[in-house]
Amino acid sequence: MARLNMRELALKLGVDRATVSRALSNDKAHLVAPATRERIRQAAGAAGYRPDLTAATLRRGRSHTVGILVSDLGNETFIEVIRTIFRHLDARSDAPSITPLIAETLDQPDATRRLIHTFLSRRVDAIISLASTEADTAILQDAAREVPVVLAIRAIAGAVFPSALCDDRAGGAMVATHFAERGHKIVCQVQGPPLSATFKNRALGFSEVCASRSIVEMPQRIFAETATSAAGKRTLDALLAVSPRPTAIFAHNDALALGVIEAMRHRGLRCPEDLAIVGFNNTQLSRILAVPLSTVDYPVEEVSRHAGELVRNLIADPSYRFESRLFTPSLIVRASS
Amino acid sequence: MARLNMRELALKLGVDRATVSRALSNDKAHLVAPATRERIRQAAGAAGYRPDLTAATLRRGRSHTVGILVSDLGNETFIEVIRTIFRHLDARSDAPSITPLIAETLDQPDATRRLIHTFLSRRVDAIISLASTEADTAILQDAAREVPVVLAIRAIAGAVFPSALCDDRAGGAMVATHFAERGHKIVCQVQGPPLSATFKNRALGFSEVCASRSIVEMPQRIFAETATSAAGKRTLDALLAVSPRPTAIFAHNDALALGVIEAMRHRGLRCPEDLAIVGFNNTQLSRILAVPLSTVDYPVEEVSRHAGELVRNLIADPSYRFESRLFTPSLIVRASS
DNA sequence: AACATCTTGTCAATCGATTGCAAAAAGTGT
DNA sequence: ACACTTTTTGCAATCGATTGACAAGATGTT
Repeated sequence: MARLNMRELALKLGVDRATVSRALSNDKAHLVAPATRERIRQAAGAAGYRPDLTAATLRRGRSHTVGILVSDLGNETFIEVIRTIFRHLDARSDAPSITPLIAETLDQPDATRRLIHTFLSRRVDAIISLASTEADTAILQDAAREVPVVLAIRAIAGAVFPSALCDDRAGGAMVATHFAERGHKIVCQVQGPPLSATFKNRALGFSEVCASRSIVEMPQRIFAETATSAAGKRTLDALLAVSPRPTAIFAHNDALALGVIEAMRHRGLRCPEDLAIVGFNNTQLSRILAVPLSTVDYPVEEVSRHAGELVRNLIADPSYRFESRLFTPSLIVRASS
Repeated sequence: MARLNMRELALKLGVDRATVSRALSNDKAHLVAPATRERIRQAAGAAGYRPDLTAATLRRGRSHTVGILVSDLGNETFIEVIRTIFRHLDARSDAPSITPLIAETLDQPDATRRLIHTFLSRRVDAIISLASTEADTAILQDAAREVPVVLAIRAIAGAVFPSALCDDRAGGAMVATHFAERGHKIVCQVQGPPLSATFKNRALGFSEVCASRSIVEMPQRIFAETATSAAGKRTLDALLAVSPRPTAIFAHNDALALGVIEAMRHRGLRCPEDLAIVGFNNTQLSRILAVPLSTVDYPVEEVSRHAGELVRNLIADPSYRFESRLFTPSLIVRASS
């Protein structure tokens, strides 16, 4: 039942464990005779030898592990970004592959703190947070003194971290401009919880354009408790309660938009005739709806690639002069608006 | 920049590292005087000492880590099961908390093999697979000789693993019975890829009841390339091409069902008047639709709890006489059927 | 006072791989 | 054959926490 370890393997081959170690790692290939090297690799493969990475981590001080904080594992965009980041991290065949440690915070600061401590105890080489809220500033700064911390998707106001973000404000502005061009005079936002910068920025960008184009937001703004379709559905009553009624709605993400749409259908309202809707994220869902949803395409690829690069460079050299970037999303107009 | 380790902490306090270790763990075999213990804990807290878990793992041979294989991180039900399993694993305050290592297989056997090797190299205490396909049998059995392997959600035919499953066959049967009771004579299944036992069993249960109730399946069966709404949407043409037309559809999950529904709307068909639909999983989505979706509720809580228990017991005692269980789902009839 | 018992703490080995240093082996040029 | 570089291998320390064995001190019993 005991695992085969390097010592035994070396013994079996009549060489030193040091030689085995060097034969199996690529970077020091030239340090071991090609013949020996091949013999050792063969034997290791045949015997099913698998190095103990906890031991290697302890010795090297590098775990080839990156901790990822995500607020909600059910969010398609987050998941897509995580996938893409790791595709980029793994694509470098020169570097050893990196194992992600994924943890869900549910936007609870206590959970976040605990999870970060776990990450550090497990000696991650870096932390990527897709879940940052203002409340996490201190703990993230703490962590950053030990390992590189990279922010993706969500920024933290007033704190400087290497980051890869979407220009949510521009996204919000695009939607407002679109509404203006279609002649809407009265509009409304269904906003996600203002816990993270994301929704605040979308709201801001939208409102700025509305103001400059003298479009009225009415009711001023509606907050969904969570950025889910269930919460979105519940907002319709509030939306329709005011007079004059808005003719177009900017839902801060596609799930909220779907909620509103279904609530409308339930009442016999038609989209876009009675109420135009634009979402955010360009999820799978937005494409398959019978009335395809207009939405803002999230620059998943760019954000992920940059986040991956930041992480890779910062791990290689903690004093790397990083550049935080903001990627511009793009409006996709479909039938719903 | 160097982390504080136990040796330094002990030095600072004028005690041995062994004492520190025992003071911080709840070692029962060996006692530490309450006063010392408190003093050490205070100091450790104040100094921000965080034990290095890779070192502890190496020494103990236990990582307090469990590897989770999931085929698709975008699947709400899988995610919910993962969350619930870990809620159960963490709930035991007696045991130290367990860190999940989550990995996505996308149902590719090569990826699965690689990921399992990574898990073992990182010395997980157990593996939970929610992603098992027939192709993974060998590698899973291999892994099982090293650590406990628990199957959840998906079984593997002809292989015995401790498992916590949903009785998909019963679920399929429920839907067929429901259709029979509503007087449907011609029905159809939109089946997910028959890669995993899940969809095969749903199909089987459904077909058995149809046969016994002399309900016709027509067209015989339709396979979506993936269990997503986009794929579901694409199946409608095939569904409507036959004559006589089916009057009710069993979609193997809610995403497929949504795809079909949206395709129907697009064509001006009404649900349930023109075509009744039942999905599977009882996802968030099914509840918020304007025509709420009839669906089969997945026994997430039971499956997760049992999977968690299996893992916990098997880690504690690898020779634990486990019991695999099959949990019965329940039909939820809503407006779509 | 002598002895057993129980607490509390220290010592040192250990988990398995990596790596600086030095020794051995092989290769090169004269 | 000799002095030399270069390549290949071995030795042993090391990463940080845990734990069995043991010692010193405290407490109790007769």
